[in-house]
Amino acid sequence: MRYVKVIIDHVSDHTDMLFTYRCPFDQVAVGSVVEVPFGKGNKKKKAYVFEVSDENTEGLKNLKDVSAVDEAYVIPEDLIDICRWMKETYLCRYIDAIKCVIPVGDAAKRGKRKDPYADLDVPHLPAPELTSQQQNALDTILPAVAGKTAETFLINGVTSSGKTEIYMRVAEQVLNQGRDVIILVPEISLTPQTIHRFVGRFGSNTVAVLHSKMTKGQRYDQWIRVRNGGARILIGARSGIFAPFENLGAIIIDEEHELAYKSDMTPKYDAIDAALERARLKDGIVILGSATPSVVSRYRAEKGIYTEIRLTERYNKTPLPFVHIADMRQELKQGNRSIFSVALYQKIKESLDAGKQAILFLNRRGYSSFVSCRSCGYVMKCDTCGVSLTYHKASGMAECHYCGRRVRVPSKCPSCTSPYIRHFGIGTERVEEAARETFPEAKVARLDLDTARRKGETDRILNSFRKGETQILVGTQLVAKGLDFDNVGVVGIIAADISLNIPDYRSAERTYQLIVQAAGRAGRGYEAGQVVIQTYSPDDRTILAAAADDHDAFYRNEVMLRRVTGYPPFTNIIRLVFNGQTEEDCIREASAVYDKIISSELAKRGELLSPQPAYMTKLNETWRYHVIIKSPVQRTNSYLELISQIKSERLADNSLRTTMLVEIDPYSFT
DNA sequence: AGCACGCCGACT
DNA sequence: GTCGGCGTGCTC
Repeated sequence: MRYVKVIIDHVSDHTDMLFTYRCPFDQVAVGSVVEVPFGKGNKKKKAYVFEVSDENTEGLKNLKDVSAVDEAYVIPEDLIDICRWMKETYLCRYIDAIKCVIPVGDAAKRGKRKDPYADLDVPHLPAPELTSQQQNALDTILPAVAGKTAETFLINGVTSSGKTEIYMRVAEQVLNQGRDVIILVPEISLTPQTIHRFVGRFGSNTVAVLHSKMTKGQRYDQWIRVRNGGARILIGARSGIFAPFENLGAIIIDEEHELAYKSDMTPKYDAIDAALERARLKDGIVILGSATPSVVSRYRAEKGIYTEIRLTERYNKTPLPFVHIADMRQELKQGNRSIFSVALYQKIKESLDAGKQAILFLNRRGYSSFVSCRSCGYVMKCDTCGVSLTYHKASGMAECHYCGRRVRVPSKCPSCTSPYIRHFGIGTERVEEAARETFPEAKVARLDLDTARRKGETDRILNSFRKGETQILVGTQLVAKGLDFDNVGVVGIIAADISLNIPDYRSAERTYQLIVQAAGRAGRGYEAGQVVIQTYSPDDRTILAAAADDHDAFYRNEVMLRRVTGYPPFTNIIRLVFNGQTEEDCIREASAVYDKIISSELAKRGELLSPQPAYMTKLNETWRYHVIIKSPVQRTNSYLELISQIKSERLADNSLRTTMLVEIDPYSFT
């Protein structure tokens, strides 16, 4: 008789363990999906096989029998290993990890569906000649492919230095070896152009695509297609890292600095870390590519964990833009109270006069940032989320950007009854209005989450700008990323300080990337464009480095600050979030856990931050407190073990009134 | 989490 | 007597 250890398809901490069953079915292997009787009523439950053995090694009594085998698919064994790794790394449940590696949707609902890319008619595109830098890059990477060594490469390459061609040449070699390739791109880059490039080289039979706009049925089909060897290359967003290839040989992650690679749902995995682990299991290579690599990746390259490859030559040699920093404090002193600095006003005017276009970038939507009383300082906040409300002129309402609640702006301050309650700060709507007033001859369009909500609206706005029907495009980071326009004379970064001042240790890194990306939209034709960065901190090192497009300078300064302040790459941030009905419950139980950790020998001075109200308190009528640990990377596993132990102690204690959530390197503290 | 067992109160 | 309240404890 065979014995299997399975994870029951049931979301609960109390059943988050391996259960042993006798298995009368020969074909069952690690990764098989089975049906088992479970619990007192022997209710039939789906279960996933993690271990198979010919004997009952623990001598367990009264084992039940596996009742059926699901023949639809078997999960590849390395993905079962990835589930174990996710549980250890993110302290999630097995079942949460399993949900990541199985296809979405239900096989039973399989009807007639069209593969959206099956008859994509793209002519075969021949491979172009390589530049010497590209050739050097391949000479560095291909030996690792041939030798099947799990090596990670960081391609630090300026925009249009030909990274994609390198990806394709590597993919070709890996396919020739009989192994498969995963290519991850940020969701926003999953445009038809990207897909066409790969389909044009490898053919639609070889390439599978996964992205969030596909239906569950289409995604299920693609999953099965990959699983059955019907595709050899998968291009996908974050979750594509779990594509069920049997013989994975390479994982390529483009724009590796993007936040999109970090999951925002449980388990909050990082696709880059998952890629490194998966490649390690399969002796495959990982390629991370970016023009502005993350601080963590550059540090790892510096330490020799990654092999760094630099590409400095641009394919189409468009000159870099002229960058001007506008000191908004000076502007105010000189009586300019408008949104546009003199410099930006002039550059826009010059551009429009020369028949060129302008992009105005602002990382905040809405009309203004917050509504506040000038007499007493009262600020309108969301009752349930606790964050400042944003005034939207179109609706005339103050809106919560977390929960969407809308509130009418009162005519008198609810706190001191003064009539001087106004909105302050600026948002994209305000910039749009100012652009219309200041440049009445120009057509102005706005692209942000509000205008992009309607289906097809984003494409319509971008196309009319591309065709020159609109002259000024105002937008949030939606316009900053990867969009190519030919006729942009000037890019204005309206308020570089906004992202610089958000309370997050990565704010400088994000600001650098946003500015460089936004600036990259300028001067795409034959001549250099103009960039104006408006800021109240013109001497800030991040702003200066971004203006000079000097990633080395930015990195050196930032990595030094991270070392001093104890943030990644030197530490992992472990965040314990306590959710409860009352503030007292949160404080009491967060403090209990805090005390347990601090008295554990493990915690050194300064690594543990005492319980604090989470940035967004009272979300949905619950209170949130967090304890943050800055864990030096070499001790993260010890911390995780301790927290895992605390978790099981809490599980056994039913007097507890809060839930404790663990987040590793969270991407936000809200 | 769910589900069953269990030991008390108000109904035919 | 017995129907059902939800406290407690286990799930291979």
